[in-house]
Amino acid sequence: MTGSDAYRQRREDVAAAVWRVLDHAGFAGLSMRAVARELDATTGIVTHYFPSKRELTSFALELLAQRSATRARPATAKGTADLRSALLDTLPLDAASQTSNRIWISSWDAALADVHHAAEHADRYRGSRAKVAGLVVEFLPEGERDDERVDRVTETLHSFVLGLTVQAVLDPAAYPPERQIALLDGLLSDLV
Amino acid sequence: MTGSDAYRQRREDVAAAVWRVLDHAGFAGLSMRAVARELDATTGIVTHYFPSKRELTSFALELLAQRSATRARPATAKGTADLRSALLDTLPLDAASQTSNRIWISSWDAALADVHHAAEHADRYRGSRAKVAGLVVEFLPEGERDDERVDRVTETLHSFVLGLTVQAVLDPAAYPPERQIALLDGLLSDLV
DNA sequence: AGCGTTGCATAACGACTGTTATGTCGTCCA
DNA sequence: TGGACGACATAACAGTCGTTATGCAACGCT
Repeated sequence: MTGSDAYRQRREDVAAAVWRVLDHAGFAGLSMRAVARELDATTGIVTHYFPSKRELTSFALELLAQRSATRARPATAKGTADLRSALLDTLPLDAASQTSNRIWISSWDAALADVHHAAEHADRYRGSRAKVAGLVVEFLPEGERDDERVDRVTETLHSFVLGLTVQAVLDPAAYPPERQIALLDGLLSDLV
Repeated sequence: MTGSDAYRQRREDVAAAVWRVLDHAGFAGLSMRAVARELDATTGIVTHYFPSKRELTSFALELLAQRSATRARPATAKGTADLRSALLDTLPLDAASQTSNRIWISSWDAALADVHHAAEHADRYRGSRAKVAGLVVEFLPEGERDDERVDRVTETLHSFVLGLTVQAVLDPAAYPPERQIALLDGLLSDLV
């Protein structure tokens, strides 16, 4: 059956190969054969687990989103998730995060040409904003927690982090991790 | 000669066709034949004016950057370029700006897989930041014009506008022009 | 013990890719 | 008035693309 553990595991192996191809060749270099080559296998395996390229990329991106969302928060021994560490988690501060952000940026070209992918992206960003909004409520002083203020701060921070991510991925030398952190901390303190 | 007016004009016609293809098909849908079709011509004309696809895309993107930089600032009858209107000019507030921003976002996939394009992008963003920095100096109150503060505000605003642009292009319904303007104005007032 | 099903490999399909070669007009120049 | 040259069109090249069909070995079930 399609729910078998081995089956699901193999689909995730293929998805991981997709990530590796996207990381060093982008969507423009993503082909069934390239994925198979990355797996040291033939295209038969790819078509066996995915009926089409669109389903393959959809699955790989969705799995990447899940993995990024549930991966263990590294430092921040505090236990409680605060706004700052949640935002830091999305920035490309280490190699793994650099890779996944690189993949997202590459995927936008496909998303803009394909309504199916575009809708998935919009949903993901809406969910991401909702998560940030919950933390912004705790972040703002008690007197400023009206909905409008919360929404505005949330979207401002979300846009800022996204834009910073794009620049850090496109030009890593100009945005080393310390610089990214300093800019985020500066903005957070300016917003209260 | 390669400097003839007609020659240059024809190269710009081809570049404009590239923009149109990118706008509705992205880099993934950009082929020599698609550009020719957009021109109601054959691939002969494309290869006649550009020796390779890379040179074609480089030229088209560079011309787009120049056009965007020198296009007449619309409203703002004030005459003097201030920070707010400079940032508004880069946001996808109208159809034309939506199109060009869409093209830039699509181009990142190609840029990340191609060092040549990546370097051109990094240069462009550095230049854009430098232009913003000059306006930030006038924007900040006199007491806060130290280099560090100016740089931080510049990069913060630059990242914010870039991230907002990405979201507005990927999900226009969530970010109508009024919302983009409100978010920018909110951030500008929070930064002083 | 036989048999269907799973998990691949291999090969081929037509379509499309960037690039190159060749042909054919018209225009300008001597 | 011929002849080079620019501006294309046409066609072909070898390669890659996503997808489909077929083959085959191993394994589980009855």
